[in-house]
Amino acid sequence: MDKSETQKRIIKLRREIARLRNAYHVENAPNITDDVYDSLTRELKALLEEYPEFYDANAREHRVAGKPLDKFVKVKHQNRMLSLNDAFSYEELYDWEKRIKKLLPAEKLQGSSFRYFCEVKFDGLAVSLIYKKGKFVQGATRGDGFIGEDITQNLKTINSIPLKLKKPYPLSLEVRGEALLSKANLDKLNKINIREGKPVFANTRNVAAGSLRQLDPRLAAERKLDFFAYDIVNRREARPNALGLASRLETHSAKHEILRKLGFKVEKIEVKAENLEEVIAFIKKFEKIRPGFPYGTDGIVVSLDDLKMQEILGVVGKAPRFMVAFKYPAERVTTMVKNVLINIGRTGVLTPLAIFEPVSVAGSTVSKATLHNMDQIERLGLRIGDTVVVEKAGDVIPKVVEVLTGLRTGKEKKFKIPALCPVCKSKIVKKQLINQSSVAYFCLNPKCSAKNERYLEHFVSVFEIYELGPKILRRFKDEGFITDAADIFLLTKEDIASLPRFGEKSAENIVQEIENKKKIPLSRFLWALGILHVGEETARDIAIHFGTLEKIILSTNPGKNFSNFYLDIENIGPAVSKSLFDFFHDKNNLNFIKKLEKNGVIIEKAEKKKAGKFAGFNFVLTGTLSLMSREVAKEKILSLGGKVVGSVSKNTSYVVAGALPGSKFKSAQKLGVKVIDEKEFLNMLD
DNA sequence: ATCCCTCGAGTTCA
DNA sequence: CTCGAGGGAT
Repeated sequence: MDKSETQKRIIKLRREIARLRNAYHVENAPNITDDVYDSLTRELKALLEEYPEFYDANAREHRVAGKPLDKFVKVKHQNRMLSLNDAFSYEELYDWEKRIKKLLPAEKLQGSSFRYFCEVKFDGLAVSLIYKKGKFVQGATRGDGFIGEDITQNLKTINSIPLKLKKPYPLSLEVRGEALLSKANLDKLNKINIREGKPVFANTRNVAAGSLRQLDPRLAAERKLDFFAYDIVNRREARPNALGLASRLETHSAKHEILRKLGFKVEKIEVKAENLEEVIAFIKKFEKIRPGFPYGTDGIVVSLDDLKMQEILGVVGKAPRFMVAFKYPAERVTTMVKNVLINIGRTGVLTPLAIFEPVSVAGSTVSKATLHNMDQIERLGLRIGDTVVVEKAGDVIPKVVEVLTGLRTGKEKKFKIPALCPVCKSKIVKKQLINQSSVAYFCLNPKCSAKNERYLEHFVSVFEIYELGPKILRRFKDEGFITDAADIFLLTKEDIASLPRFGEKSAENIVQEIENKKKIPLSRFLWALGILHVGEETARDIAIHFGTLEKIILSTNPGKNFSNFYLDIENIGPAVSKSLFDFFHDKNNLNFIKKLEKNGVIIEKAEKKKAGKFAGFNFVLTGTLSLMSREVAKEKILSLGGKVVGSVSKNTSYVVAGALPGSKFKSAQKLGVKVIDEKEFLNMLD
């Protein structure tokens, strides 16, 4: 970007940020915009650092969000409520350390008093509580840091806020902490909302903020908020003798101890750290706990424990120098789409793939995401060059959620499906398979090398020949060792070992692995054939119906040309039936099957499913199973006559939840499906 | 014709 | 995990 483009980008960023802020604060839109807002603000900050001449003191990004509402009484804070600077990586923590060490006198860095303190950063609403003579007299929101709203009545409904302090207490005290809702209470609340047809809350913070802004404290009371204290502000008034201490407070960690003694709830997960390595260890430790932590959190607050050092470092702008918030990676970020590429699948389907500037999201760096098909691109309105919002579905798969059209420059390009296959140059058609309305585009060339490669990969994966990955397959193909999947079974140790970068041992392993996997049940064999619409389940249905491959082939009378041949099989309708009929009528396919058998593939007969004790039961597996692998669990269920399905519905009998279950766990709760853990599952097996 | 549920197929990163 | 599409119930 040149300078004038940067300036335009800055202006647009400001506008977009303002729009999101408005959506959040005024229209009460769900705060899915939150991370996006942060992401854009960061970009703006970075650009302004590079080009300080575009800095605009009046621009909105320099003001603290959240003006006091008119409905509530405004309160001037006795001590300004600060916000924290963020660190988004360990590197930024080290930068911070470098900065503060420069500012501290050398003698302070010696000895044992230089130490950090780490605590959980709750994702709630920061509030300030004033106590006089041990009694809670006033509570306020942060507001703009100087002036907040008096929400005393609402705060009094929170059980974990003591109305009276435990002795000994000082004459006057200001406590800072976070008002928030537990995840469990959010779920309960949302359950009720669903039942009553009301919209669900996106997160605990929205509820906390919304509840405390209710004018009627009874509404706030219903929400069952919680409060965690984390700071004592006016420690000059909190004199040692008033607190029953021998000497004055010297560290931040000591404040936590005092808060506990005064009767506040203070989070137990916290640590004193001698150096940043220990800080990072704590950050990593909590990252694992975080998903199961009962409250929403967005990071770890790291502070210099020694209060004198805090004083030396002081405050710059609206944030203290002695404290920093380490933020865990956001779940939604923004990035720029550099290009859209095309992938060709086993069926010849063309799948567009968005390539974007690598960004860190939910713990990993992503650089591409599938766009599924043309319809999806049109729905999103995506063009090459656009700034997009990216998230990770189920914390794993990157997904383009939204296009920020407000940031367009006019240079964005629309993406078109190519007329010719990018690999084999044959014509691309929007093929209607059986149904009239297919959205996908296809390369129909049966010899398309991309298609064939995908097929080989599918074949070895169904045969579970793990030693042969995509790269190796490709190499064997390029070397001329294999022309089709059947050739795999003729590979020799000598062939493989003759290639550079393959040793005797790995060649041996590959050949042995192939030998071991030659025997295959009929159902898997059918699946491996890659018949359109015939996957794992359908293949099983067919295998059980016929029993042997001969019967399947014989059943297809080559003389007749109708395709309702398989309709009497359970779960097979016109589309699959036609696909099967077409497949077994193709001479090439029949020859391929013969070749496989000639090359040593042994097809085991399918047996009728025994009616086990799981007959008629559908299982869904979620989370990480620790007592057995997913594969094993699946096999056990199948062998007892049950079924394993991929998604939860009201037909699901049991959801087996391991550690850190995903969205399936939630939908099970929503649908009232029985959730069991691994132990209960094992008990059922006996 | 229209629902809901499953299945198939393609997908990402560590 | 997502989206499209097939199968079956209504």
